[in-house]
Amino acid sequence: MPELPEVHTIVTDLKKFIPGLKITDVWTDIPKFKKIKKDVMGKKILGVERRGKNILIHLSQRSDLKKNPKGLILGKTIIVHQKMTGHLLYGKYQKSNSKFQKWIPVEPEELKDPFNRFIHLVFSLSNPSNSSGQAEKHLALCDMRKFATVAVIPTEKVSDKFQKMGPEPFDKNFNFKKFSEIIKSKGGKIKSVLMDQGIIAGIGNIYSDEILWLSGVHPQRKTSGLKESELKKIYQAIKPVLKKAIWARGSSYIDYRDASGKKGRYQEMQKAYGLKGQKCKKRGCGGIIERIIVGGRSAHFCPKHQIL
DNA sequence: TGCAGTGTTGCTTC
DNA sequence: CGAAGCAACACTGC
Repeated sequence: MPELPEVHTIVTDLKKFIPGLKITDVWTDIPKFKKIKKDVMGKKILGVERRGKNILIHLSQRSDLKKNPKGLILGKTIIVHQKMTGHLLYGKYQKSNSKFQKWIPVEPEELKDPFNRFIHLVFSLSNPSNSSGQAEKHLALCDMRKFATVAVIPTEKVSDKFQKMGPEPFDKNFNFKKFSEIIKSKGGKIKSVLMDQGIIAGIGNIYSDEILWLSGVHPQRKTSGLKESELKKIYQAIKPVLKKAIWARGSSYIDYRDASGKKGRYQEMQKAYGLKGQKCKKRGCGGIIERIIVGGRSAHFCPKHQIL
């Protein structure tokens, strides 16, 4: 579900909503999330960031600082990876009256979308300046397949955690020289290499297909055999494809939803992914999009203008 | 009905 | 070393 454009959209939305709010409760029905509560209770949200496909939520220092006068006590960071079907949703929820105490969305209306049910983790957030404790909001992780991961680590360890992750496509230092250097450092098929988070951060199955369609490079081409001109075309396709997808607020080809539960629109603009059997959208091309398996993932390409 | 397929990643196996 | 297979899980579509 979430690749760089989708995660970017969620993070920019959350940046508007949650900094300054305090975590007043944590609920979950999945054992692997049970330990989160004690690390985050009472902490204030300082900011939200994206690294690759990860959402980083930075928290204040311990609220019981006075009880721990010794040593340096630093803040924590919640790291959310949505994997395939995770949604991170911000809104107002309430517990149902049923004995299962299911969480149900109150607002906004989009949270009632069927793809937004499967709620497995809920952070209760309240505004510290509002002493009534009312108008409480929630940050909910909804995930049909339960693949999503949530880790809480000391903020100072965040850079270690992403030590082995490749550069961000929009980083100033990500230029053609750097790109060709890291691509050539890894053997194998270009599609798999583009999707390797240790090479470049944030590109997944949809956008690797879209980038290669635009560059006119076959997904199974070996990186070692790519000409300089082809590498350049791939490099020059990455930012425009991701930028357009960010502009469209991500692809809801399947079930992606933004932080308010709304769909993106990039699926309407896709050129390759999911378009098997359809006429290639490249002007005057006339190819028919094929679907093959590359590195165990489905790859979509035009056999006429992406030649092996 | 049943099984292949789904945007991710990491671990195991060969 | 790399490549391939598979597991985590639940649902959709052919």
